Amino acid sequence: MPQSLNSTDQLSIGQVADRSGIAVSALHFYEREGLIFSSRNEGNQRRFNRDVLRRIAFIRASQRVGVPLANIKEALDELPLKRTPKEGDWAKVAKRWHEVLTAQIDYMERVRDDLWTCIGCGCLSFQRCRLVNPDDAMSAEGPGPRRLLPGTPRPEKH
Amino acid sequence: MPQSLNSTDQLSIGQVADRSGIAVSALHFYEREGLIFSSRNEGNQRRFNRDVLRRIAFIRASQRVGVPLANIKEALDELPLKRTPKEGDWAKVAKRWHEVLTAQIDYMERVRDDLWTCIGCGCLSFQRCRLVNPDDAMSAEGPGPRRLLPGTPRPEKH
DNA sequence: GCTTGACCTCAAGTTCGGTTGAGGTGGGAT
DNA sequence: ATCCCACCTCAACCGAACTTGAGGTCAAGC
Repeated sequence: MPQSLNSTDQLSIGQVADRSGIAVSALHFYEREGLIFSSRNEGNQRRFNRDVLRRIAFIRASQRVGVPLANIKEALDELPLKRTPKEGDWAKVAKRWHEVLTAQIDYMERVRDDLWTCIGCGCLSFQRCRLVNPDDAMSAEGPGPRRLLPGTPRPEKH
Repeated sequence: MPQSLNSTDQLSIGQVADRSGIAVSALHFYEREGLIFSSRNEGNQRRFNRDVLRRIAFIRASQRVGVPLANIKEALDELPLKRTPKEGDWAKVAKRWHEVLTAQIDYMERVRDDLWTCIGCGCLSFQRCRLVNPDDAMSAEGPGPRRLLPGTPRPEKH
């Protein structure tokens, strides 16, 4: 399969993998999870629209700052399905992310500074210090790894 | 077992769980992983030194900002084993964390702002944008969830 | 004397974010 | 004709960070 001469403007999965640096297996996974989409050619091979690269860039950037895939999917679900997203569509998504990240950054700064001063003052305890306290959104989260920006809580156990 | 009248200054696992908000099962797990320690009483029950609460506070605060347990353990391993850690011991640990968190905060700010401006300018692509590029430390990390502050890289596959 | 509650151990299950591998298709180059 | 390569599917596995459950001990309280 010659890599350059596919008549349409679509990309094979290998090309997407090369250009994005994401493993083919991960692209399969993202598609299964509904984060990216593709059509198929005559031979049942995936063909990706070029804008998938933007999606992937967004996915990876979001992961790097601790956002779980489920939340990334929610954000991407805001993009139009029928047509290729335009600047304005992305801008809305980006605006939301900007707020979320700012909140998390503020939180991290608080932890960083509290850790510093609380250890200095010797109050690193549960009674007095706001560092780790009942507003801890991560307590009571069930199994699985703890992560930042947990987004929507897990369904209550019945 | 009366909760208040244990003659020594040690805490049962239930008391630690109550005071810290961490499940007993998680405390077992942390002990297995070497993040906390205990001695045993005559009846083989765990007895925790009071400073375990500080350790746990540190663990949870670190987790909330995305540090994996393995790295937290490394940090805690700097504390003296033989005696109860003092201010100065904790201060060293806190100083290191301060640097690490500051770096991560800077990184998050960059991502936040790049996401904002790159989406504005339409360059959210792999070719031109520093948002997601080969210096991406998380590419080629193998299975398991992606996390912040990955610390020491995984051993190379043979 | 029996139940209740807190504790113990050890094995197995769970979620997330993928990877690995087995087995199969289809096309281009030698 | 045969080889290789890129692609396909589906099932199983991995690591992190726990939880859940089965089965057992021990002391206190009714």
